[in-house]
Amino acid sequence: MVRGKIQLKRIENPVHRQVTFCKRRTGLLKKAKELSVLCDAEIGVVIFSPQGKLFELATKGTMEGVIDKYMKCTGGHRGSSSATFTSQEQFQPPNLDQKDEVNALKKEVEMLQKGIRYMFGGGDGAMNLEELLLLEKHLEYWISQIRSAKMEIMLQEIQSLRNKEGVLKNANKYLLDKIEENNNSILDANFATVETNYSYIPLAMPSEIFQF
Amino acid sequence: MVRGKIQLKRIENPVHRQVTFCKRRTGLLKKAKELSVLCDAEIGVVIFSPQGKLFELATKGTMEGVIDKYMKCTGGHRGSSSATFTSQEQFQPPNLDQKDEVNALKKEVEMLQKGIRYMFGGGDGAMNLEELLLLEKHLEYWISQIRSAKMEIMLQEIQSLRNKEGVLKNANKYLLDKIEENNNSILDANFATVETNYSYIPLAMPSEIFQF
DNA sequence: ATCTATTGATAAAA
DNA sequence: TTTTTATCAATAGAT
Repeated sequence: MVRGKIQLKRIENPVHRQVTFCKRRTGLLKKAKELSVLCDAEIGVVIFSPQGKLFELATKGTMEGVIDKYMKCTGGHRGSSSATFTSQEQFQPPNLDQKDEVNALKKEVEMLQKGIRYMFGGGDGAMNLEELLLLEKHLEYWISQIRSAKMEIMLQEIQSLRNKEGVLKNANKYLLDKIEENNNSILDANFATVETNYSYIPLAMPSEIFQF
Repeated sequence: MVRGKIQLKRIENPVHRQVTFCKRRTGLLKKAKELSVLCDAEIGVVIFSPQGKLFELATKGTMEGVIDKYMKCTGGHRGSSSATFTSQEQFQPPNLDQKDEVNALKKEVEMLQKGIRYMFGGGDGAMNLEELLLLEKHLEYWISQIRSAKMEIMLQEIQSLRNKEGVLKNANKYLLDKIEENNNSILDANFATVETNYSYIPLAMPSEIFQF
């Protein structure tokens, strides 16, 4: 998208194609991650390079989970087994991304477990600075999630209360009209009675007014 | 990416979230398509909206094909849902264990996070306002504890560094004195030599100076 | 890998 | 939703 619009066709130069693949792959996975976080969506992305190397991303759980969910959504007509993948299934070199992922997840698990021990053990100072920083980051993320949920509930509550307010105002207006009406009747019937007496007001009010 | 940098967190306003979901979903699928065309890659994207609605894209064939290929690459174990894959498992990709490990760890992380929510909130994930407030309070307390620990560690670090600084300054002073002393000796022995020559300096220095 | 000039994507508003 | 607009983000080409 730079220095000359791109053409939406296969890049012929293999070097350019490889570089672009690398950059755009990163960008695509980033976008997927962002969409998932921003909009609370579960997303699975699978990318096969022309050489058959696999790149994947699964937000909110595993790719297996995404596939299962997908199957359920589409009616899960599997078992075709047709596939007939007799052709090239190149050798896949040790995937560094996966190694990194394993290590990152191991660290996260360890950190979480340590954090739990730390919290429930009253804090024995077993965590080092790096671990504490990481845990703090995670907790802040969790708190932000909780605040989002809280905020949404409160906004719904506010909306609900506003609706109720409107209904009550209408009911109120209705009652006032009735009182006015009744008073007038009383005045008509008895000029000497100026004082309002609410016990005389008929309370026939449409019940649906009180349905919230 | 507009009118104010976005924050990488769930969008609280449901209307904004829905609009953003729609736009970014379109954008993501477009990017995937572009990457596929430009770099000749096979890509599958599956998106579930928070309401569980499915959006998908498969370049170069069907999603079924992508899933089959994915299974082959990861040594997919059937069993999770349908599938009943019958074709020959001629070879196993070398990273089967790693894949399993990633999934196991991901699940463990999820479990731990759920556990923490459960422990603090006493809820089941679908938490009400009171539970969320309580959880928020707990997490804030936890964070404050962590920050205290972090601060203490940092203060200790600072103190340690100050001590080291003092020791180094002393060592420095000692060395300077030695140089001075040595130069004087040299000058005494040979008035013609004015130039300093550090190789002449005897480095007999109390070793405890370097004990931090 | 890193650096920029440009194009592309998109948040907010309508 | 879709369009418009004002900005921010992604990235092609060069280094």
